[in-house]
Amino acid sequence: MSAVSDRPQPRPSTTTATADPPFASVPASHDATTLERSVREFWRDEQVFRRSLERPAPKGHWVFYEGPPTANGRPGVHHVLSRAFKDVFPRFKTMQGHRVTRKGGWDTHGLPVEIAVEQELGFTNKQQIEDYGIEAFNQRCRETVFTFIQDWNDLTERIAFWVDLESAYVTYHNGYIESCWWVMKALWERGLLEEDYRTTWHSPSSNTTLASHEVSLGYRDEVADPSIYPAFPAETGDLVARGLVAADERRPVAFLAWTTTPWTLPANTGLAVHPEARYALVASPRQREGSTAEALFVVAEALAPQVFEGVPHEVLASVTGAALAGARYRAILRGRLDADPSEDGAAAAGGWRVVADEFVTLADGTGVVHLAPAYGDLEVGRRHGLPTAWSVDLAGAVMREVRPVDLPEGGDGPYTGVWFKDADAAIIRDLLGRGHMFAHGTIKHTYPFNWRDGTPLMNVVKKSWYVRTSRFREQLLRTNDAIGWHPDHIRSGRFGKWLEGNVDWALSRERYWGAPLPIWRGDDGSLLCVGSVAELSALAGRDLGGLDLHRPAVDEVVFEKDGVRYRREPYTVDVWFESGAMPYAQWHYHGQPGAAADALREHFPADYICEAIDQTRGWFYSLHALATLLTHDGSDALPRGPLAELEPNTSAFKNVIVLGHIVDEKGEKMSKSKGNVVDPFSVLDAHGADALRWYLYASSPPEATKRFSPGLVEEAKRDMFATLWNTYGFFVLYANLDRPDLRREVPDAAFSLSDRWLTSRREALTREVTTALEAFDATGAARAIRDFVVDDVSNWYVRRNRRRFWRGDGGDDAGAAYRTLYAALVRVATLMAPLAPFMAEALWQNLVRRVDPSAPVSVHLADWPETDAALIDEALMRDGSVLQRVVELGRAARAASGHKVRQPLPALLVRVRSEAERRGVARLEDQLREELNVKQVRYLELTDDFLDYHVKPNLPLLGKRLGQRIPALRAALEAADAKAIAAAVHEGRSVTLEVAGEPLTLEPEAFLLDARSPEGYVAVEERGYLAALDTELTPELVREGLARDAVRLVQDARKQAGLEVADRIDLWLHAVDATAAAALEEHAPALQAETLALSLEHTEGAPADAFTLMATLGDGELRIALRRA
RNA sequence: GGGCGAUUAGCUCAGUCGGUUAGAGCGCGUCGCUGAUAACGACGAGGUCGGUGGUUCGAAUCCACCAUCGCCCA
Repeated sequence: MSAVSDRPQPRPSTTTATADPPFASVPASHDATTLERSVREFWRDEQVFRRSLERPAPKGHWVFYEGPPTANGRPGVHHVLSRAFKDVFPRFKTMQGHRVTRKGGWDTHGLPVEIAVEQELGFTNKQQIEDYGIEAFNQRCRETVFTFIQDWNDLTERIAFWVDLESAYVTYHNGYIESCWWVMKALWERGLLEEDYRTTWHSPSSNTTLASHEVSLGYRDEVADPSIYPAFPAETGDLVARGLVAADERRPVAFLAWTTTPWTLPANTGLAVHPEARYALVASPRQREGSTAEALFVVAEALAPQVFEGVPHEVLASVTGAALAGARYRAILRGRLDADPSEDGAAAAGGWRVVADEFVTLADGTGVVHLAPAYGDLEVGRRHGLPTAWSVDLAGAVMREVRPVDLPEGGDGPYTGVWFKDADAAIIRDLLGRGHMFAHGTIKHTYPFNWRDGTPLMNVVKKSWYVRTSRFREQLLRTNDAIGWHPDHIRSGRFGKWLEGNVDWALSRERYWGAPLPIWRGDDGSLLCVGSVAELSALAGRDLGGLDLHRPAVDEVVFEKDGVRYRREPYTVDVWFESGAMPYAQWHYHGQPGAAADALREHFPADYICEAIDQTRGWFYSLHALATLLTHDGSDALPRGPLAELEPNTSAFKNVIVLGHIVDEKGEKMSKSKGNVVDPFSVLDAHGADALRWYLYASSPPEATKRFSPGLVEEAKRDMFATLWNTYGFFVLYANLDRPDLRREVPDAAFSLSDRWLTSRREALTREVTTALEAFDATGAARAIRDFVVDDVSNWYVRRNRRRFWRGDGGDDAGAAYRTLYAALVRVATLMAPLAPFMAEALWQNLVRRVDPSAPVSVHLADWPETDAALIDEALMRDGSVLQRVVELGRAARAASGHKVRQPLPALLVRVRSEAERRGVARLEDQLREELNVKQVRYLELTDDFLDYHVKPNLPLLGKRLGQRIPALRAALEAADAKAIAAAVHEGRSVTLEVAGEPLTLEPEAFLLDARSPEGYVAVEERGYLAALDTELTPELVREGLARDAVRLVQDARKQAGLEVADRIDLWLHAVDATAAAALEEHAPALQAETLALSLEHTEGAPADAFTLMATLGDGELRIALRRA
């Protein structure tokens, strides 16, 4: 239907309307800041969040855990990311009929807080804290943790992260700490909390063990360190017995090791070899440089060429590493021999011998590994029963016992009190002088330093308290299997790998601001673990209900039991333990029945958590590990956990979204020092929370690293929200003029195919978004909504159907259009509510609440829409896609033809890929004619003579069947008669071809036909689709085109005259060109209808007060004069 | 040094089970459209699908190795 043949009734004057317009008018441009502010006020006034928590929940609890942030720094964009994803699923599940408690939380303990206070006070080591006073220090920590709480609260509200901050848990509260004690006691009672030795990175300059992340801060590349090859004299007899050395060998034999830490050599108590590697006896000079004396060394055979590179050497014999096990050697430096730290007394086997162990690699060195159990080799030393010797104290000073073995014992050794790194040179010199070193040089490698003062760290053994998680390795893997990881690969990848390598969880920290370890040690060495304040009160013999459960107050609780005096072990607990205890501690559960137990029962385990990827070994692990231990059912000879009743053998969470990090526009990490941190408030001010959230959901999958820039948020705003706003504004503008009764029944027949198509798309969208959100796929949901809004509603439905809205005749056709668009907009508002809560609310209030007072007060209190599958018409949607495809080609042909769309053309020739597609396009043909402004559509048959074809094999079908014969088939098709094949395909006949010398019969489906453009037409074709325009113009068509030009010019004049859309006019037109004048006369009724002209005179004369405009029409001027009627 | 992930147009991203001519949006250029108009359409420029090798009739897709980036661990 072309514009000119359209004869709509003039719109009734708006002045006849008496009631207020049904909808609040929509401003021309979308102002997110104002809109969001008013929506926030609305939510506050109506207490919508609270009501959403109280709304009937037929589907029961759906549990979300908030991973607590720390409020001692300003929130950044990455916090918006995690909170946006945390927010969306609870909103969705609430609408679906679940109750989703959203208890907030604050992480308040730990090293980052302590470090901030230390920096404030100018401290660089722990002694300064002790001198300052633990009580005063902890008080400052307590004061600093909520420094930026206002910023956090503001952000929370601005981005509409609905979380209950009033009842938020705080990790420093006594109740929270007491729950942590309960967890520890539960582990203790089951033998899962034990004291043991561990290797730690220790900073001798501040005499402190550093936390792992502090160590990470201090790694430096390209550190120059000694690279030395010490030679340990072997007991030749042992090597003869092992077949490596000839019985008559008289030359001395030594094991050649390699190390970068000469200062650990006095602590050497063993050498390790790989059991399966071959070790060679090599004759070479005694020293690489300046020595002619010959010596025999034992090294890995594979490494001999590089160890002895540049010096004459000869392999005399070799044996496997396993054969060398037990061979004795002599120490080259004396250290301080300790009682063996292990409690099983395995040291009886003795030291200074070769052990075979799989951990040895042949990647560098000599394949003979120097073992100093006190300085990093604890595990392997214990595995083989080696004693422990020490060389350096915890302040980094070399011990007085340390000296070359040939010096007498007693008194101070030559390096006494020297800083350990400074002792290296002297040790090297002394070993060289005594012939105990083959070579020495320097190496550049990675080594950790104290990140505050730049001094090197030492790897040293200390006592620590452990949770015996490694006993549960299998169970941890099993409960992990049940977790819905998003993305999926984390389960067996990063997290699974981490669990497979699980080692016991070192729990104790030599720190101050944290939950104290509830273990008291008696004078006689006996130990007590305290699980609650009540228990401690009983032990102490006084009420400790008011006691602050922090250092130093807890340290001061000293008591006597059975004549033994008990003092608390002076440790705090790893803060990850505190966060992992959150499912229990957020309710202050500590094993007692009551409200906390009920709350835990309703909220364990979580259905959903969400944090960034760095939490894999942090919160994800601590939650998972504690839950797995506490819920274990007692099988596999492991202790049964106290929560096994509640839910046996489970992780603390069932689903988790793992987020990637946000980096700046250049892909660099945002950091304060680089000054590239994007302030979330500036983005919110500029573009609003919906746009920022939308960008975060839609731009890339959550796990991807996101390059952030405000420009991308603006793009999301323009693409999605401006388009939605325009569509919404369009609807409201005309609905307020026409006042359609949206509740009046419209006969089914009034709904056009276009209406049914949009309705079908709407329901398909509902299904898609529901499925996506149920699969924790916010990105898929957001993209689907965007495509619907921008492509289907705005750029197709509204553009195709807008005339039906501005006709304003109140008939069934307009009614059907209004209802269709209205339903689409309301559905969009509902489906986008979890993602873009502000815009959704604005649409809901105006479109739904204004006209239906019985509707839910807020879209966030509405029910999630059910998909109406009966309205989904797959065939119609398929036909619609084909139509759009043909329209695209037709538009391209239009552009190529040089005929603008206003000029009607006689015919469009169309070819699609199948008869079904042809029928589909045929039933939507009126849309095709209108869109391309053609009078007629003709369908080309496959047999049409002027079509030529290119025939291609249908590879998905034939590929596997024919395999290697595909190239031969291609060749056969090149040579074959394409038209004949096309005809056969069209008639459904098989085709027999000669392929590689053999006849091959193929069914019609085995071929794909590409039509070539027909001669004499402006045609565009692509992948089997073709659109060709007949551009033969008749005088009638030319006049119709001119009339349409005139309509546009008058509309332009109306606009320039400042008229409203619905204003009626009187119109005077005069065209100089005769053809143009005839066109105006011929199409006057349509022209009047289109431009809302109550009168039209074809004259040069017009009243003086009329708005007048000169334009060009045809080959001459057009004078337009108009006046509001 | 190890583990996991990523790498497709200037930017942000799709790309199904390996299949025919690798797509979209933004940006840029040209043209068109004009009562949703701070929009819209068409066309164009822009791609060694990070690299190399392999498997296959056929690789952006599967395999191996390498490079770069991110995170975690050391």
